Amino acid sequence: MNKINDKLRDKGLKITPQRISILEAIYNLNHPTADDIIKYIRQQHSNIATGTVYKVLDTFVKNDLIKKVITDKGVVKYDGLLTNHHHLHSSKSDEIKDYIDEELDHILTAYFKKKKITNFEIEEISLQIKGKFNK
Amino acid sequence: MNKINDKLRDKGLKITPQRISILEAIYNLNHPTADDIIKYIRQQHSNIATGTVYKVLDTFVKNDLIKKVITDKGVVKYDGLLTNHHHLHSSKSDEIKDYIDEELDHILTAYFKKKKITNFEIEEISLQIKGKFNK
DNA sequence: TTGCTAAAAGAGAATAATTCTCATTTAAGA
DNA sequence: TCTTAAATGAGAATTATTCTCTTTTAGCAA
Repeated sequence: MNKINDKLRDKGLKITPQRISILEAIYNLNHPTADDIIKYIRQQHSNIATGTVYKVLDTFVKNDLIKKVITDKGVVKYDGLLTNHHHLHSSKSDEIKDYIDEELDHILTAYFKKKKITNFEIEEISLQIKGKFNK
Repeated sequence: MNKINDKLRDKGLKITPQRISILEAIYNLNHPTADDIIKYIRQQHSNIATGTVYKVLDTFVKNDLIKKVITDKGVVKYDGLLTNHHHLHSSKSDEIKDYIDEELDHILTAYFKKKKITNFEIEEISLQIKGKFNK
């Protein structure tokens, strides 16, 4: 029933109000920064220490509950989408958008299955597509 | 004859000892950070203000003399290689390595020529290949 | 249900990277 | 050579993040 609690429990993490709030914030916000999360929680619920937020985010990333994304401009954001995907990066701002493309993933996987890179073992390939969003 | 001076002149930039030192540092070092550049210049030549280095790097990036690269870990580095290329990112450290692959570039260009992304205009595509370097 | 304990959270100081401010110096062209 | 806009220097300010150390609490065990 309670999905967030289950996710924490499944990873063997203690269920605390702070962890619940942070995970909720990530699901409710769109690619938030640590600061976005702090502001959101302080406004919605109660206070939370900045150190706690950073530490919890780190724990979540290590436990594969969320992904850390660095924008083209170097801003650190967090992403609750766990399935394999890429990102569209705005060349003007820090805005990013998820980009899911299975066909492309197949092409890339096939390509790198053939083409080995000497002295390098590939773990993950991600495309950074930089450009302009047309609103 | 004097290549560095010519590059600055070609871009309409004033030729200063600081700019020459910084461009030299980027060519001599391998994907240096701003701090690597500062240390290198202070040791090789004379003093330089940190603010100057950051400002000059910015000017160089804007004038397409160098590229700014952000590692998988979020560290900002500078790259003197201007031809189209990707980067191999170490999953353990901040190390990155240039990855040039024209065949791949053709595949990607062809793919995105067909496949348009709605409400987004692609300016640049770069692959971030994360993994382990085998020394 | 209560008590114990390791883990988590809080407050705020410390650090790292970068930017800003403003006074001084200098490159480049008239 | 002179002039002036642009560049540099020094260090303060800012931002994002980490660290330290004390207090609180989740979760388990009796």
